[in-house]
Amino acid sequence: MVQRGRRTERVSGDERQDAILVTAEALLGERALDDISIEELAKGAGISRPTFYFYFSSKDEVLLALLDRVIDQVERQVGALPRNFESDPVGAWTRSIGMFIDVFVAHRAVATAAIAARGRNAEVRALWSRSMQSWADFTTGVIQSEQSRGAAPGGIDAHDLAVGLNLMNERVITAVLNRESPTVAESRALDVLSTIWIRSIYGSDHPEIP
Amino acid sequence: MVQRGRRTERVSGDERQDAILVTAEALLGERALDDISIEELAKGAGISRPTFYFYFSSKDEVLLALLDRVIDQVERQVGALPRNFESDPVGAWTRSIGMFIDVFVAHRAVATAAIAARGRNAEVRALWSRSMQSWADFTTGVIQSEQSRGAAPGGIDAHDLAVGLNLMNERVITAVLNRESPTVAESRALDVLSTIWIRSIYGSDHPEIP
DNA sequence: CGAGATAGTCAACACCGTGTTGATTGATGC
DNA sequence: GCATCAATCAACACGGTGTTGACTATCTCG
Repeated sequence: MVQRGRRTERVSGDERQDAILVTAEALLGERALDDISIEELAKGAGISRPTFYFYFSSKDEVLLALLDRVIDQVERQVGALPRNFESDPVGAWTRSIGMFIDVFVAHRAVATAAIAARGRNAEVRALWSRSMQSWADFTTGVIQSEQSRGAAPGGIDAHDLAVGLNLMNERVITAVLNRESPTVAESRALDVLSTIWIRSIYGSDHPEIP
Repeated sequence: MVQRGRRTERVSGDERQDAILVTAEALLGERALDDISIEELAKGAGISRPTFYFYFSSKDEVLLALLDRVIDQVERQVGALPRNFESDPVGAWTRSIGMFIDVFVAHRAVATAAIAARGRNAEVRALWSRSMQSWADFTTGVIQSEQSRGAAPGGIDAHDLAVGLNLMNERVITAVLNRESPTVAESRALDVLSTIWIRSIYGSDHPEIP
Protein backbone atom coordinates (compact mmCIF):
# COMPACT_ATOMS: atom_id res chain seq x y z
CA MET A 1 0.00 0.00 0.00
CA VAL A 2 1.36 3.37 -1.12
CA GLN A 3 1.77 6.22 1.39
CA ARG A 4 -0.66 9.03 0.73
CA GLY A 5 -0.51 12.61 1.96
CA ARG A 6 2.19 13.74 4.35
CA ARG A 7 4.87 11.13 4.91
CA THR A 8 4.64 9.67 8.41
CA GLU A 9 7.70 7.64 9.28
CA ARG A 10 6.02 6.17 12.32
CA VAL A 11 3.42 3.45 11.82
CA SER A 12 0.13 3.65 13.70
CA GLY A 13 -0.50 1.64 16.85
CA ASP A 14 -3.33 -0.36 15.36
CA GLU A 15 -1.15 -1.49 12.51
CA ARG A 16 1.50 -2.63 14.97
CA GLN A 17 -1.01 -4.50 17.06
CA ASP A 18 -2.30 -6.17 13.94
CA ALA A 19 1.20 -7.02 12.79
CA ILE A 20 1.78 -8.85 16.06
CA LEU A 21 -1.40 -10.87 15.56
CA VAL A 22 -0.50 -11.71 11.98
CA THR A 23 3.00 -12.74 13.01
CA ALA A 24 1.64 -14.85 15.85
CA GLU A 25 -0.85 -16.67 13.68
CA ALA A 26 1.80 -17.35 11.06
CA LEU A 27 4.30 -18.70 13.59
CA LEU A 28 1.62 -20.79 15.30
CA GLY A 29 1.22 -22.54 11.98
CA GLU A 30 4.71 -24.00 12.42
CA ARG A 31 5.34 -24.15 16.16
CA ALA A 32 3.67 -24.27 19.55
CA LEU A 33 3.21 -21.04 21.50
CA ASP A 34 5.78 -22.18 24.06
CA ASP A 35 8.39 -22.38 21.33
CA ILE A 36 7.74 -18.85 20.14
CA SER A 37 9.49 -16.09 22.08
CA ILE A 38 8.10 -12.63 22.57
CA GLU A 39 11.29 -11.44 20.88
CA GLU A 40 10.17 -13.23 17.70
CA LEU A 41 6.69 -11.77 17.81
CA ALA A 42 8.19 -8.32 18.28
CA LYS A 43 10.72 -8.79 15.48
CA GLY A 44 7.98 -10.00 13.16
CA ALA A 45 6.03 -6.83 13.86
CA GLY A 46 9.10 -4.64 13.44
CA ILE A 47 9.39 -3.54 17.05
CA SER A 48 11.58 -4.27 20.05
CA ARG A 49 10.64 -6.63 22.85
CA PRO A 50 9.77 -3.97 25.42
CA THR A 51 7.52 -2.31 22.88
CA PHE A 52 5.62 -5.55 22.51
CA TYR A 53 4.46 -5.02 26.09
CA PHE A 54 2.94 -1.74 25.07
CA TYR A 55 0.41 -3.72 23.00
CA PHE A 56 -0.02 -6.97 24.89
CA SER A 57 0.78 -7.88 28.45
CA SER A 58 1.88 -11.42 27.58
CA LYS A 59 1.99 -14.09 24.90
CA ASP A 60 -1.26 -15.51 26.18
CA GLU A 61 -2.96 -12.16 25.62
CA VAL A 62 -2.04 -12.45 21.96
CA LEU A 63 -3.55 -15.92 21.77
CA LEU A 64 -6.63 -14.62 23.54
CA ALA A 65 -7.02 -11.89 20.92
CA LEU A 66 -6.70 -14.44 18.11
CA LEU A 67 -9.15 -16.75 19.83
CA ASP A 68 -11.62 -13.93 20.24
CA ARG A 69 -11.92 -13.51 16.53
CA VAL A 70 -12.41 -17.24 16.09
CA ILE A 71 -15.15 -17.27 18.73
CA ASP A 72 -17.04 -14.59 16.82
CA GLN A 73 -16.94 -16.71 13.72
CA VAL A 74 -18.04 -19.78 15.67
CA GLU A 75 -21.07 -17.92 16.95
CA ARG A 76 -21.98 -16.77 13.45
CA GLN A 77 -21.41 -20.29 12.15
CA VAL A 78 -23.66 -21.81 14.82
CA GLY A 79 -26.35 -19.32 13.86
CA ALA A 80 -26.13 -20.55 10.26
CA LEU A 81 -26.51 -24.20 11.19
CA PRO A 82 -29.21 -26.17 9.33
CA ARG A 83 -32.70 -26.35 10.84
CA ASN A 84 -34.25 -29.07 8.72
CA PHE A 85 -33.73 -31.89 11.19
CA GLU A 86 -37.29 -33.14 10.90
CA SER A 87 -37.22 -33.54 7.16
CA ASP A 88 -33.65 -34.75 6.76
CA PRO A 89 -32.07 -35.63 10.11
CA VAL A 90 -29.04 -37.45 8.73
CA GLY A 91 -28.19 -34.71 6.27
CA ALA A 92 -28.74 -31.94 8.80
CA TRP A 93 -26.55 -33.54 11.44
CA THR A 94 -23.87 -34.33 8.91
CA ARG A 95 -23.81 -30.75 7.75
CA SER A 96 -23.64 -29.50 11.35
CA ILE A 97 -20.68 -31.71 12.16
CA GLY A 98 -19.12 -30.71 8.87
CA MET A 99 -19.27 -27.06 9.95
CA PHE A 100 -17.65 -27.93 13.25
CA ILE A 101 -14.83 -29.61 11.37
CA ASP A 102 -14.52 -26.69 8.97
CA VAL A 103 -14.05 -24.21 11.81
CA PHE A 104 -11.25 -26.35 13.23
CA VAL A 105 -9.57 -26.73 9.90
CA ALA A 106 -9.86 -23.04 9.08
CA HIS A 107 -8.34 -22.02 12.41
CA ARG A 108 -6.17 -25.01 13.00
CA ALA A 109 -3.23 -23.06 14.40
CA VAL A 110 -5.28 -21.04 16.86
CA ALA A 111 -7.38 -24.03 17.90
CA THR A 112 -4.35 -26.19 18.59
CA ALA A 113 -2.63 -23.45 20.56
CA ALA A 114 -5.78 -22.72 22.53
CA ILE A 115 -6.25 -26.36 23.47
CA ALA A 116 -2.65 -26.48 24.69
CA ALA A 117 -3.00 -23.22 26.63
CA ARG A 118 -6.35 -24.18 28.10
CA GLY A 119 -4.63 -26.29 30.71
CA ARG A 120 -2.69 -23.42 32.27
CA ASN A 121 -4.64 -20.28 31.38
CA ALA A 122 -8.05 -19.63 32.89
CA GLU A 123 -9.03 -16.96 30.37
CA VAL A 124 -8.29 -19.22 27.43
CA ARG A 125 -10.23 -21.95 29.17
CA ALA A 126 -13.22 -19.65 29.66
CA LEU A 127 -13.18 -18.45 26.08
CA TRP A 128 -12.84 -21.94 24.66
CA SER A 129 -15.63 -23.24 26.80
CA ARG A 130 -17.83 -20.42 25.60
CA SER A 131 -17.49 -21.60 22.05
CA MET A 132 -18.05 -25.24 22.96
CA GLN A 133 -21.11 -24.11 24.85
CA SER A 134 -22.50 -22.59 21.64
CA TRP A 135 -22.32 -25.93 19.90
CA ALA A 136 -23.60 -27.83 22.90
CA ASP A 137 -26.57 -25.51 23.39
CA PHE A 138 -27.62 -25.72 19.79
CA THR A 139 -27.22 -29.49 19.83
CA THR A 140 -29.14 -29.86 23.06
CA GLY A 141 -32.08 -27.96 21.64
CA VAL A 142 -32.29 -30.12 18.54
CA ILE A 143 -31.97 -33.37 20.49
CA GLN A 144 -34.70 -32.25 22.87
CA SER A 145 -37.09 -31.49 20.06
CA GLU A 146 -36.27 -34.77 18.33
CA GLN A 147 -36.95 -36.58 21.58
CA SER A 148 -40.23 -34.80 22.19
CA ARG A 149 -41.53 -35.48 18.70
CA GLY A 150 -40.81 -39.14 19.39
CA ALA A 151 -38.13 -39.57 16.73
CA ALA A 152 -35.33 -40.04 19.27
CA PRO A 153 -35.48 -42.27 22.33
CA GLY A 154 -35.14 -40.77 25.80
CA GLY A 155 -33.41 -42.62 28.60
CA ILE A 156 -30.64 -40.06 28.66
CA ASP A 157 -30.55 -36.34 29.31
CA ALA A 158 -30.38 -34.37 26.06
CA HIS A 159 -27.74 -32.00 27.42
CA ASP A 160 -25.48 -34.80 28.65
CA LEU A 161 -25.71 -36.48 25.28
CA ALA A 162 -25.00 -33.22 23.48
CA VAL A 163 -21.96 -32.46 25.62
CA GLY A 164 -20.54 -35.96 25.24
CA LEU A 165 -20.88 -35.92 21.48
CA ASN A 166 -19.42 -32.44 21.11
CA LEU A 167 -16.43 -33.31 23.27
CA MET A 168 -15.94 -36.36 21.10
CA ASN A 169 -15.91 -34.16 18.03
CA GLU A 170 -13.31 -31.86 19.55
CA ARG A 171 -11.03 -34.72 20.52
CA VAL A 172 -11.40 -36.74 17.33
CA ILE A 173 -10.78 -33.74 15.13
CA THR A 174 -7.65 -32.65 16.99
CA ALA A 175 -6.39 -36.24 16.82
CA VAL A 176 -6.97 -36.26 13.08
CA LEU A 177 -5.38 -32.87 12.47
CA ASN A 178 -2.31 -33.71 14.55
CA ARG A 179 -2.03 -37.13 12.95
CA GLU A 180 -2.03 -38.76 16.37
CA SER A 181 -2.22 -42.45 16.86
CA PRO A 182 -4.62 -44.04 17.32
CA THR A 183 -6.68 -41.90 14.99
CA VAL A 184 -9.17 -42.00 12.15
CA ALA A 185 -8.32 -41.32 8.51
CA GLU A 186 -9.12 -37.71 7.69
CA SER A 187 -11.28 -38.77 4.76
CA ARG A 188 -13.48 -40.91 6.98
CA ALA A 189 -13.69 -38.63 10.03
CA LEU A 190 -16.96 -36.94 9.09
CA ASP A 191 -18.55 -40.27 8.28
CA VAL A 192 -17.43 -41.84 11.56
CA LEU A 193 -18.61 -38.92 13.66
CA SER A 194 -21.99 -38.56 12.02
CA THR A 195 -22.64 -42.29 12.29
CA ILE A 196 -21.99 -42.15 16.03
CA TRP A 197 -24.17 -39.05 16.40
CA ILE A 198 -27.10 -40.49 14.46
CA ARG A 199 -27.01 -43.82 16.20
CA SER A 200 -26.68 -42.41 19.66
CA ILE A 201 -29.35 -39.76 19.18
CA TYR A 202 -31.90 -41.88 17.29
CA GLY A 203 -30.88 -45.41 18.27
CA SER A 204 -30.83 -46.30 14.61
CA ASP A 205 -29.21 -45.41 11.29
CA HIS A 206 -32.56 -44.41 9.84
CA PRO A 207 -34.49 -41.99 12.00
CA GLU A 208 -38.20 -41.71 11.32
CA ILE A 209 -39.35 -38.85 9.10
CA PRO A 210 -42.91 -37.67 9.68
CA MET B 1 11.94 -46.26 58.54
CA VAL B 2 14.69 -47.00 61.04
CA GLN B 3 18.28 -47.51 59.88
CA ARG B 4 19.41 -51.12 60.25
CA GLY B 5 22.95 -52.51 60.34
CA ARG B 6 25.91 -50.26 59.76
CA ARG B 7 24.99 -46.62 59.67
CA THR B 8 25.21 -45.20 56.17
CA GLU B 9 24.92 -41.46 56.17
CA ARG B 10 24.44 -41.40 52.45
CA VAL B 11 21.14 -42.67 51.04
CA SER B 12 21.16 -45.07 48.10
CA GLY B 13 20.58 -43.89 44.56
CA ASP B 14 17.38 -45.88 44.10
CA GLU B 15 15.83 -44.31 47.15
CA ARG B 16 16.66 -40.86 45.84
CA GLN B 17 15.25 -41.65 42.41
CA ASP B 18 12.11 -42.89 44.08
CA ALA B 19 11.90 -39.85 46.30
CA ILE B 20 11.91 -37.67 43.21
CA LEU B 21 9.05 -39.65 41.70
CA VAL B 22 7.05 -39.52 44.92
CA THR B 23 7.62 -35.78 45.22
CA ALA B 24 6.64 -35.26 41.60
CA GLU B 25 3.42 -37.21 41.87
CA ALA B 26 2.47 -35.39 45.06
CA LEU B 27 3.13 -31.96 43.55
CA LEU B 28 1.31 -32.89 40.35
CA GLY B 29 -1.74 -33.40 42.53
CA GLU B 30 -1.79 -29.65 43.17
CA ARG B 31 -0.12 -28.00 40.21
CA ALA B 32 0.76 -28.45 36.55
CA LEU B 33 4.21 -29.68 35.62
CA ASP B 34 5.07 -26.27 34.16
CA ASP B 35 4.47 -24.72 37.55
CA ILE B 36 6.81 -27.12 39.32
CA SER B 37 10.51 -26.26 39.19
CA ILE B 38 13.30 -28.80 39.19
CA GLU B 39 14.49 -27.06 42.34
CA GLU B 40 11.27 -28.12 44.08
CA LEU B 41 11.56 -31.71 42.94
CA ALA B 42 15.15 -31.78 44.16
CA LYS B 43 14.27 -30.17 47.50
CA GLY B 44 11.45 -32.65 47.99
CA ALA B 45 13.88 -35.50 47.47
CA GLY B 46 16.46 -33.92 49.78
CA ILE B 47 19.05 -33.14 47.11
CA SER B 48 20.33 -30.10 45.23
CA ARG B 49 19.24 -29.13 41.75
CA PRO B 50 22.38 -30.29 39.95
CA THR B 51 22.07 -33.65 41.67
CA PHE B 52 18.58 -34.00 40.23
CA TYR B 53 20.25 -34.21 36.83
CA PHE B 54 22.19 -37.23 38.01
CA TYR B 55 18.88 -39.12 38.15
CA PHE B 56 16.80 -37.56 35.41
CA SER B 57 17.77 -35.49 32.42
CA SER B 58 14.69 -33.27 32.62
CA LYS B 59 11.29 -32.78 34.19
CA ASP B 60 9.69 -34.59 31.29
CA GLU B 61 11.81 -37.65 32.04
CA VAL B 62 10.26 -37.76 35.48
CA LEU B 63 6.78 -37.61 34.01
CA LEU B 64 7.76 -40.33 31.56
CA ALA B 65 8.85 -42.57 34.42
CA LEU B 66 5.56 -41.99 36.24
CA LEU B 67 3.62 -42.59 33.06
CA ASP B 68 5.50 -45.83 32.44
CA ARG B 69 4.16 -47.31 35.63
CA VAL B 70 0.63 -46.25 34.72
CA ILE B 71 0.97 -47.85 31.28
CA ASP B 72 1.88 -51.16 32.89
CA GLN B 73 -1.24 -51.04 34.96
CA VAL B 74 -3.34 -50.11 31.94
CA GLU B 75 -2.07 -53.14 30.08
CA ARG B 76 -2.85 -55.41 33.01
CA GLN B 77 -6.26 -53.78 33.35
CA VAL B 78 -7.06 -54.29 29.67
CA GLY B 79 -6.10 -57.93 30.05
CA ALA B 80 -8.64 -58.24 32.87
CA LEU B 81 -11.49 -56.73 30.85
CA PRO B 82 -14.74 -58.73 30.72
CA ARG B 83 -15.27 -61.20 27.87
CA ASN B 84 -18.95 -61.94 28.24
CA PHE B 85 -20.15 -59.57 25.53
CA GLU B 86 -22.36 -62.17 23.89
CA SER B 87 -24.31 -63.01 27.02
CA ASP B 88 -24.47 -59.53 28.53
CA PRO B 89 -23.35 -56.84 26.11
CA VAL B 90 -24.61 -53.86 28.06
CA GLY B 91 -23.07 -55.04 31.32
CA ALA B 92 -19.78 -55.98 29.72
CA TRP B 93 -19.38 -52.65 27.94
CA THR B 94 -20.37 -50.74 31.03
CA ARG B 95 -17.78 -52.57 33.09
CA SER B 96 -15.11 -51.93 30.44
CA ILE B 97 -15.81 -48.21 30.38
CA GLY B 98 -15.91 -48.25 34.15
CA MET B 99 -12.39 -49.63 34.23
CA PHE B 100 -11.23 -46.93 31.83
CA ILE B 101 -12.67 -44.34 34.17
CA ASP B 102 -11.10 -46.01 37.20
CA VAL B 103 -7.62 -45.86 35.68
CA PHE B 104 -8.05 -42.14 35.05
CA VAL B 105 -9.32 -41.49 38.51
CA ALA B 106 -6.59 -43.55 40.15
CA HIS B 107 -3.85 -41.73 38.23
CA ARG B 108 -5.53 -38.42 37.78
CA ALA B 109 -2.41 -36.32 38.39
CA VAL B 110 -0.21 -38.27 36.00
CA ALA B 111 -2.93 -38.49 33.35
CA THR B 112 -3.61 -34.77 33.43
CA ALA B 113 0.07 -33.91 33.26
CA ALA B 114 0.64 -36.38 30.43
CA ILE B 115 -2.19 -34.95 28.39
CA ALA B 116 -0.74 -31.48 28.81
CA ALA B 117 2.80 -32.62 27.96
CA ARG B 118 1.64 -34.68 24.98
CA GLY B 119 1.47 -31.55 22.88
CA ARG B 120 5.14 -30.69 23.20
CA ASN B 121 6.90 -33.97 24.02
CA ALA B 122 7.12 -36.76 21.47
CA GLU B 123 8.02 -39.45 23.99
CA VAL B 124 5.04 -38.66 26.18
CA ARG B 125 2.90 -38.67 23.07
CA ALA B 126 4.22 -42.08 22.05
CA LEU B 127 3.70 -43.57 25.47
CA TRP B 128 0.22 -42.17 25.83
CA SER B 129 -0.79 -43.38 22.43
CA ARG B 130 0.46 -46.85 23.33
CA SER B 131 -1.98 -47.04 26.18
CA MET B 132 -4.86 -45.68 24.13
CA GLN B 133 -3.96 -48.26 21.50
CA SER B 134 -4.45 -51.00 24.09
CA TRP B 135 -8.00 -49.91 24.73
CA ALA B 136 -8.71 -49.33 21.04
CA ASP B 137 -7.36 -52.73 20.00
CA PHE B 138 -9.41 -54.56 22.57
CA THR B 139 -12.49 -52.59 21.63
CA THR B 140 -11.98 -53.14 17.92
CA GLY B 141 -11.82 -56.90 18.43
CA VAL B 142 -15.05 -57.02 20.37
CA ILE B 143 -16.91 -54.78 17.91
CA GLN B 144 -15.71 -56.92 15.01
CA SER B 145 -16.96 -60.08 16.61
CA GLU B 146 -20.27 -58.48 17.51
CA GLN B 147 -20.62 -57.34 13.90
CA SER B 148 -19.78 -60.73 12.47
CA ARG B 149 -22.23 -62.55 14.70
CA GLY B 150 -24.88 -60.16 13.39
CA ALA B 151 -25.60 -58.44 16.68
CA ALA B 152 -24.10 -55.11 15.59
CA PRO B 153 -24.74 -53.39 12.25
CA GLY B 154 -21.86 -52.77 9.87
CA GLY B 155 -21.74 -49.66 7.70
CA ILE B 156 -18.72 -48.43 9.57
CA ASP B 157 -15.23 -49.77 10.11
CA ALA B 158 -14.90 -51.39 13.54
CA HIS B 159 -11.52 -49.78 14.18
CA ASP B 160 -12.75 -46.28 13.30
CA LEU B 161 -15.69 -46.72 15.60
CA ALA B 162 -13.47 -48.04 18.40
CA VAL B 163 -11.03 -45.14 18.09
CA GLY B 164 -13.78 -42.54 18.00
CA LEU B 165 -15.46 -43.90 21.10
CA ASN B 166 -12.22 -44.27 23.06
CA LEU B 167 -11.18 -40.72 22.22
CA MET B 168 -14.57 -39.60 23.43
CA ASN B 169 -13.99 -41.40 26.71
CA GLU B 170 -10.63 -39.73 27.17
CA ARG B 171 -12.00 -36.28 26.50
CA VAL B 172 -15.20 -36.62 28.50
CA ILE B 173 -13.40 -38.01 31.51
CA THR B 174 -10.78 -35.28 31.55
CA ALA B 175 -13.54 -32.70 31.24
CA VAL B 176 -15.34 -34.26 34.19
CA LEU B 177 -12.22 -34.54 36.36
CA ASN B 178 -11.17 -30.97 35.64
CA ARG B 179 -14.71 -29.71 36.18
CA GLU B 180 -14.63 -28.01 32.78
CA SER B 181 -17.66 -26.46 31.24
CA PRO B 182 -19.50 -27.69 29.35
CA THR B 183 -19.26 -31.03 31.06
CA VAL B 184 -21.28 -33.92 32.39
CA ALA B 185 -22.01 -34.53 36.08
CA GLU B 186 -19.52 -37.01 37.48
CA SER B 187 -22.31 -39.24 38.74
CA ARG B 188 -23.82 -39.57 35.27
CA ALA B 189 -20.62 -39.86 33.23
CA LEU B 190 -20.53 -43.65 33.10
CA ASP B 191 -24.17 -43.80 32.15
CA VAL B 192 -23.79 -41.24 29.38
CA LEU B 193 -20.73 -42.89 27.92
CA SER B 194 -22.10 -46.41 27.97
CA THR B 195 -25.36 -45.29 26.39
CA ILE B 196 -23.44 -43.72 23.51
CA TRP B 197 -21.25 -46.81 23.16
CA ILE B 198 -24.17 -49.26 23.14
CA ARG B 199 -26.25 -47.24 20.73
CA SER B 200 -23.45 -46.58 18.30
CA ILE B 201 -22.17 -50.15 18.33
CA TYR B 202 -25.53 -51.95 18.25
CA GLY B 203 -27.84 -49.28 16.82
CA SER B 204 -30.17 -49.89 19.74
CA ASP B 205 -30.37 -49.83 23.52
CA HIS B 206 -31.10 -53.53 23.60
CA PRO B 207 -28.65 -55.63 21.62
CA GLU B 208 -29.79 -59.12 20.69
CA ILE B 209 -28.64 -61.97 22.90
CA PRO B 210 -28.38 -65.37 21.20
C1' DC C 1 3.11 29.61 17.01
C1' DG C 2 4.45 27.24 21.26
C1' DA C 3 3.46 24.52 25.57
C1' DG C 4 1.67 20.55 27.32
C1' DA C 5 -0.45 16.23 26.75
C1' DT C 6 -0.33 11.69 24.52
C1' DA C 7 1.32 7.68 21.96
C1' DG C 8 5.07 5.08 20.91
C1' DT C 9 9.84 3.38 21.44
C1' DC C 10 13.78 1.01 23.44
C1' DA C 11 18.48 0.37 26.20
C1' DA C 12 19.39 -1.40 30.34
C1' DC C 13 18.17 -3.89 34.26
C1' DA C 14 16.34 -7.43 37.57
C1' DC C 15 14.80 -11.93 37.86
C1' DC C 16 13.96 -16.76 37.37
C1' DG C 17 14.40 -21.36 35.51
C1' DT C 18 17.23 -24.58 32.91
C1' DG C 19 21.16 -27.23 32.02
C1' DT C 20 26.56 -27.86 32.48
C1' DT C 21 31.30 -28.08 34.53
C1' DG C 22 34.63 -29.46 37.55
C1' DA C 23 36.08 -30.33 41.87
C1' DT C 24 35.01 -33.10 46.09
C1' DT C 25 33.50 -36.79 49.20
C1' DG C 26 32.54 -41.23 50.98
C1' DA C 27 32.04 -45.99 50.27
C1' DT C 28 33.85 -50.53 47.98
C1' DG C 29 36.89 -53.71 46.44
C1' DC C 30 41.57 -55.41 45.59
C1' DG D 1 46.51 -47.80 51.41
C1' DC D 2 45.27 -47.15 46.82
C1' DA D 3 42.19 -46.95 42.88
C1' DT D 4 37.64 -46.76 41.45
C1' DC D 5 33.05 -45.34 41.26
C1' DA D 6 28.58 -43.49 42.63
C1' DA D 7 26.92 -39.43 44.43
C1' DT D 8 27.01 -34.57 45.46
C1' DC D 9 26.94 -29.56 44.81
C1' DA D 10 28.98 -24.50 44.26
C1' DA D 11 29.50 -21.82 40.57
C1' DC D 12 28.68 -20.70 35.98
C1' DA D 13 26.51 -19.81 31.32
C1' DC D 14 22.44 -19.01 29.02
C1' DG D 15 17.92 -17.73 27.49
C1' DG D 16 13.41 -16.06 28.31
C1' DT D 17 10.20 -12.84 30.85
C1' DG D 18 8.67 -8.61 32.55
C1' DT D 19 9.87 -3.59 34.29
C1' DT D 20 11.95 1.07 34.52
C1' DG D 21 12.95 5.39 33.04
C1' DA D 22 14.34 8.34 29.73
C1' DC D 23 13.61 9.77 25.01
C1' DT D 24 11.11 11.13 20.54
C1' DA D 25 7.48 12.16 17.47
C1' DT D 26 2.84 13.69 16.76
C1' DC D 27 -1.43 15.99 18.02
C1' DT D 28 -4.17 19.67 20.27
C1' DC D 29 -5.62 23.81 21.95
C1' DG D 30 -5.07 28.55 23.57
